[in-house]
Amino acid sequence: MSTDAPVGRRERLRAATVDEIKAVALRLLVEEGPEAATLRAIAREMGMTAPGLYRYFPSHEDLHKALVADSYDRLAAVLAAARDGAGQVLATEARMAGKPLVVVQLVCAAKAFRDWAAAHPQEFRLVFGTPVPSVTHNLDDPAHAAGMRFGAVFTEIFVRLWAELPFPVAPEESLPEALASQLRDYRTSLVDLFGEAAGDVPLTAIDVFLRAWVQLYGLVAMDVFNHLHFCLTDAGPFFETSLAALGRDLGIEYVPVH
Amino acid sequence: MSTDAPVGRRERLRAATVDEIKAVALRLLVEEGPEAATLRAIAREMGMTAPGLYRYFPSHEDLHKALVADSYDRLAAVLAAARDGAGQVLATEARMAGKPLVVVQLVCAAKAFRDWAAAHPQEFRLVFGTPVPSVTHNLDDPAHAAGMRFGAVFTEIFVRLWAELPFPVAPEESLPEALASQLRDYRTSLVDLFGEAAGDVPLTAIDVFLRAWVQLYGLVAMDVFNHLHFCLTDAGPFFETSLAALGRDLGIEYVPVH
DNA sequence: TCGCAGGAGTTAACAGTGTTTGCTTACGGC
DNA sequence: GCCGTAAGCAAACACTGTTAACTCCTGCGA
Repeated sequence: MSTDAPVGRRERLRAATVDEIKAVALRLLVEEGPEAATLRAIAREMGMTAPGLYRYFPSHEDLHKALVADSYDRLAAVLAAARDGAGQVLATEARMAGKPLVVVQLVCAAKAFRDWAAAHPQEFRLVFGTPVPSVTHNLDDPAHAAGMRFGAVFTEIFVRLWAELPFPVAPEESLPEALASQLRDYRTSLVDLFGEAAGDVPLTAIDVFLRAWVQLYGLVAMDVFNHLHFCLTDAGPFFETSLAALGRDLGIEYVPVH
Repeated sequence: MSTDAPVGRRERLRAATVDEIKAVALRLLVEEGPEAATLRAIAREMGMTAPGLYRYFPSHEDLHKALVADSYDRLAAVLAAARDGAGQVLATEARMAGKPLVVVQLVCAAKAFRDWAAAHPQEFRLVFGTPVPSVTHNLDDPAHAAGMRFGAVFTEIFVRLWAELPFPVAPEESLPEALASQLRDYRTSLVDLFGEAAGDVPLTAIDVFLRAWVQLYGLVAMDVFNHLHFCLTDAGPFFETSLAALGRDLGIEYVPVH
C-alpha cells in the first residue's frame, strides 16, 4: 500500500504519485474495462504523459501486478472486517443465539467474499481470473505475498474452527500418500503462521477444508465469469444452499446471515 | 467446424481457408501464448497479409469466438468419447465389476474433463477463463451454443443417473422459492433436451448436481490457473479425493479409473 | 545561502496492434 | 469467352507499450 515513514519530502511526493497512479489505473480498469487502463490514458487523466509513468513503474505489467496486490489486500481487509463483525451479528441476530462465534465468523467471511466479488467484479477478475501469461508464482512477487495474506484470513478461522469444534473425519491413512505428503508440507507452513494449534489438524480435515475453499471459489468465479448463466439468472439463493452444504461438510449448521 | 455440403468449388476453397485460419490461430495461441495469435502473425504464417483475413472474419474478436466454439466442441467430443468408452472400462477393469454403467460413465467423463484441461491448458483458459470484455451471452452466439452442447454431455449422464440410481434428497419445499423457480425453468429446458425423464428429477437433486459441477469446475480451474499453488504442487491426488467426496454427494461409490 | 546532482517530466521515435480504404488480379459461373 | 465478384494486397490511421535524449526544477549537502 503506502511506504512506511518516508523520510524526506521527495519520497513523500513520490509515494503520493505512486498512489495516484494506482488509483487512476484502478478506476479506469473498473469503470471502463481492463483494456482501457492504458499507460497513455492513465497519464492523460493525471495531466502528464505516458513515459513519465516509467519513473514509477518499470513496465505496464508491473503496475498491473501492483494493482493485483492492492486488490488482494483490500479484499483481505474486507474479510477480516467481516470476521471481526461476527460478534456483533451473534449478539443482535436472534436466530444466531448460541452459535459458536467461530462458526459465525466463517459464515460472515464466506458471505463477505461473495459480496465483495459481486460488488467488485472487475477486481475479482483482476485477482482470481486467468493469470498473466504463464504466471511464474515467484515467492518474492508482492502479488503472491498479498495472496497469502488473503488466504490466511480463511485458514486462520479454519484452524480455530478445528480447535474448538472438530468434526469427524476419516483417518489420515485413508489418503493417498502422494496427497498426504503435500498436505503435510502445507500443514507445516500453517504451523509457522498460526502456531502449534495448526499442527493438530488432521490431514483429512485439511483435505475437507481445501475442498470447501474450492467450492467457494468455484461458485463465486462461475458467477462473476458468467459460467452459471446456462442454468441460473441469480446465483444468490444458490449460494445459500451451497453454504449450507458446505457447512454440513465441515460439521457445522449453517444459519443465513442478513 | 466445417460447413455442410458446399455446392461450388469457391465455397469449398473458402471453407478450407477458414479452417486453416482457425488452425493456425489455435496453434499460435497454444504454442506461443494468447497474445501471440495476432492477425499479422496468423496471416504471415499462411503466406498472406492481415487485411486479407477480414474476408473470412469480421474482426479479431469474432475469430476468437470461433476458436472458443471449436474448443468447446472438441472438449464435448472428448467427453462423449470417454463416456462411450466406459463400457469397455467396466468390462476390463476388475474392481469395476458390478458397477452401474452410468456411474462409470460419470467418473470417466469427469476424469476426461480434468485430463483435457491438464493437456490443453491454453484451450481451457480460452473457454473457461475470464470471458471477453463483459461478455453478453447472446443466445445466437455460436460459442454459447457450443457451450450448451458441452454441458449437455454431463447433464445427460446426470439425468440418466437419477433415473437409474436416485439418491436421497431433501424435499423440494426446503429450497428457497427464489432458487426453486430458477431450477424449475432449468429443468424445463432439460426436458426439451432429454425428454420426459428429466421432468422427474427433483429440484433438490438438480441443486446437488449443480454443486457437483461447480466443484469440478472450481477444482480444474484453480489447478490450471495456478490458484492451488499455495498448498499443492500436484493437484492430481487431490482430484481423486474430491471425486470421491463428489460421489458421496451423488450417492454413488467412487472407484478410481486408470 | 548557494550550487548542483539527480529526479521528474517532456518530445520524438520505434515496433507492434486491430482496422479501413482503394486498388488489382484472378477465377468460377453464366 | 466474357464478366462480376471474391481474394488479396499496399498504404494508411489511430492506437498500444517502450526507449532515448533532452530540459527543467528542486530538494539536499556544504
